[in-house]
Amino acid sequence: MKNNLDKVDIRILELLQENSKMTAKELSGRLNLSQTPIFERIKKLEREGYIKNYMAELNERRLGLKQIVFIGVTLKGHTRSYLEKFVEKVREFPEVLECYQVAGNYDFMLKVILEDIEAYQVFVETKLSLISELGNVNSYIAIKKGKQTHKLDLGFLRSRL
Amino acid sequence: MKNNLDKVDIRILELLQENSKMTAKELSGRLNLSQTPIFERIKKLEREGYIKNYMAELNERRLGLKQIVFIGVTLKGHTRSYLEKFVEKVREFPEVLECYQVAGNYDFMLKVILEDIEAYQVFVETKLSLISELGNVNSYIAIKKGKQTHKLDLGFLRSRL
DNA sequence: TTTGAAACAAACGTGGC
DNA sequence: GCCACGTTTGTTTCAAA
Repeated sequence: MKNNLDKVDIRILELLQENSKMTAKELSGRLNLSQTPIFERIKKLEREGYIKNYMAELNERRLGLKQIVFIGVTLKGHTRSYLEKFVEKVREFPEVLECYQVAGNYDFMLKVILEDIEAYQVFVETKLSLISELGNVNSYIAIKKGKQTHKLDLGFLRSRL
Repeated sequence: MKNNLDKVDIRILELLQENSKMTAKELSGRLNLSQTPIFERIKKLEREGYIKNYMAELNERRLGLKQIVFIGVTLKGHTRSYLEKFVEKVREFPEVLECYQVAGNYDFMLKVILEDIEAYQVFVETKLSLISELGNVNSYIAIKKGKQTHKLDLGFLRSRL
């Protein structure tokens, strides 16, 4: 599926990504168009799948989720069914925000979020280590956040117009 | 700062996290309250910092950002200024979505998103490897997504009410 | 803290350029 | 494609309980 976004579409995506409460009216002011085309472009962007969803971004720390851990996992075997079963089980853990099969010296890289180190210890002991396919586990405990964003940089799209 | 959220607040956060376009009216129907209390609870949740922002979640693949890479980085030295300078520089790269200082056998763990492997190669060559504090780099190239979500599981809050 | 109603603003649809 | 207006729907405030 090709992407034929123009300058205005890209700008709309950037602005809504920063603040989805921005109204069509505000957008129309900033982009020198009236509300109707803005409104229709947004609907198009939703319809064509550029916008997946609108969500409230919560403050993890404020809610008590203070510990992020990256986990490099190696499995015992590498047959298709081993890989699939591992993913299936890991998916069910709400602590796991991300799980990717990777190329490199692990089979999977996970990102989990928990209340604290103790909760991580409990998670490994009572959930992760019970997965029968599991081989080795390497933990990277976040001790300081340098950068964290969900915002995708769309600058690269502009250079292709 | 303590967190004194009740059952209704937790439910509101969960629902808005899934879909921030849900109206106060819809919420009031689901939670058996009228619009005003819902409205005021949302404002309180925003004011007290539980809700950081409202954002449009974009579809990375649809936009052409198909490659995720985790990078384990070791620096040449570990003085405070080394660590800080590295973070400062990495922050400026729009490809880098996350950067944490970690405990484990790396100093930092990064998550970057790019168009493809070639773009990753260019990123390393023209940006990452030019950071003078950089020691070793280990890449974990995502080859299959098992799970990816931004949604925090708030179930743990309920068990503490 | 809630309800219900009323004022206001935004979202959405239609017709004309 | 866009603009301008009109209707519907949601947001926000306020009196009253």
